[in-house]
Amino acid sequence: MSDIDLLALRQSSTLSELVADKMEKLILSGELAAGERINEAVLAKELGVSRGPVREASMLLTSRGLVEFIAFRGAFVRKISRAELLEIYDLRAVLTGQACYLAALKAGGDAGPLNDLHERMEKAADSNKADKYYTLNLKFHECLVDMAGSSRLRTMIDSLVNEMHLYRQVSLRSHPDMAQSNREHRAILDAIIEGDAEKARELGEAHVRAGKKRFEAAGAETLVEDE
Amino acid sequence: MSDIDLLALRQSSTLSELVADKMEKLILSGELAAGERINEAVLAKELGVSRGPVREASMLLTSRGLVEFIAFRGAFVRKISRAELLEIYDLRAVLTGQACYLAALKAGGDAGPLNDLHERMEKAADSNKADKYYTLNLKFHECLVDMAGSSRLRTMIDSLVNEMHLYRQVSLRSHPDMAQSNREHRAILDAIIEGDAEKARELGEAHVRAGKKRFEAAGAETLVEDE
DNA sequence: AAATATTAAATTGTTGACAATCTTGGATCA
DNA sequence: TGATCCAAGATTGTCAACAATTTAATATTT
Repeated sequence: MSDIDLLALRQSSTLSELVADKMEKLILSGELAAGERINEAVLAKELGVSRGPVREASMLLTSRGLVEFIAFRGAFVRKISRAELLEIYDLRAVLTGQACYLAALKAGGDAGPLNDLHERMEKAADSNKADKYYTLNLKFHECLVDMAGSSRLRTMIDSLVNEMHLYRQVSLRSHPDMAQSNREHRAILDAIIEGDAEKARELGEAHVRAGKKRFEAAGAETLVEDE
Repeated sequence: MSDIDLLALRQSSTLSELVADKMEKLILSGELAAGERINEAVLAKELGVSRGPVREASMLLTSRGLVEFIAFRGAFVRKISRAELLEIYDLRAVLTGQACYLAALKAGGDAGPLNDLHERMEKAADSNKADKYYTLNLKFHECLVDMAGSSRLRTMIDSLVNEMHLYRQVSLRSHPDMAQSNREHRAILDAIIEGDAEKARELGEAHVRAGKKRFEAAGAETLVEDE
């Protein structure tokens, strides 16, 4: 585990934020496993800071959906059950719909970097590069939300995406049908360029719901079980 | 400003949480005004605690949408512009729609306390008691979200409702057309009892959008302006 | 006089020590 | 043997002092 000082050169940023960023990486990479308790003293020592910033960072991550606080028992890396994951899909669907709606309103015919991203995903899908597609897919959705121009919406969706990553870590990386997924992206993109906001909403919502179905279908095979 | 010790009898709750609750009241009542900086030392002294809990409470309120942190400058009570308020209405609309959808799925024909609340609102509307209607309306929506049974959805909507209250405090209490608003409640209620989830979503979403329009219409008269 | 640089005051950020609470392991008792 | 109680250890919560940064007030320069 690398020391926090490596990042400390970033200015006008508080130690707590640096620690939070570091912890977010540790959590999303699985080094801090879902359900695990975060020992303030131990982590503080490892990062070379005192307990204060670790505590504050934990609280920051709470609002990002990655950590859960229990009084006098400590901070725990959140654990997402299958039922919760499905619930999150639904919330993400309606919020993504709203993002597409706003993006279509504000785009003014210009899809920005979305076109480029879509093309690169097309290539990744053709050559069956799932990891590449996964990364680009994240960027595509991020870009979509940015175009919507609502920091509130961004925070909410980011939080949901974070939580999704807590479900069995990499399990989401397996993308059953990249070609189909990207066709849906194309349709959203077209609606945004046309400026048809209501259509963009419908397509965005449906796209996430389709993702949910793809996940459910894949999950049925492997028969994973949760509490 | 009353002392924190009055609340301290609550067990298994940390000081930070007590302070957060107290601060939430101070903010929503306007004693801590929107945009104002929260002086940690001053507030800590007033509440009879040290700066630590006040800091942690501020962070808690950040995730509830009531406070904004700026590094080395402190915690500020959030200030919501008219544009943001309208944006929040839209987000609340889609999330309320989702809440109604889930409520209809899980209700199983039983609307719980919603019926009673609706009746009482009817009376309040008839006798033109806006304050009473306002309070019951909050409860109705709260109950709706509870029935949906998603803590995540609850947190998100609560946060948005909190933020709405930061817009000129009481301005939202003026309810232009209680009778119409309550007719919409009735329709939602019926859809939930019928178990028609998709219809409940539509009506719930439309209800909040109608509220937005009612607000915009009222606002047009008074000509309030924002940055 | 206006703009800029400088210094002092106020405020937030961080730390280490101490208090309160929970957890664990062993002793006691039925 | 099993359950319950108690004490010791580990861990979180709170505090007060100190460091870092920002804000303001003042002096300086043009």
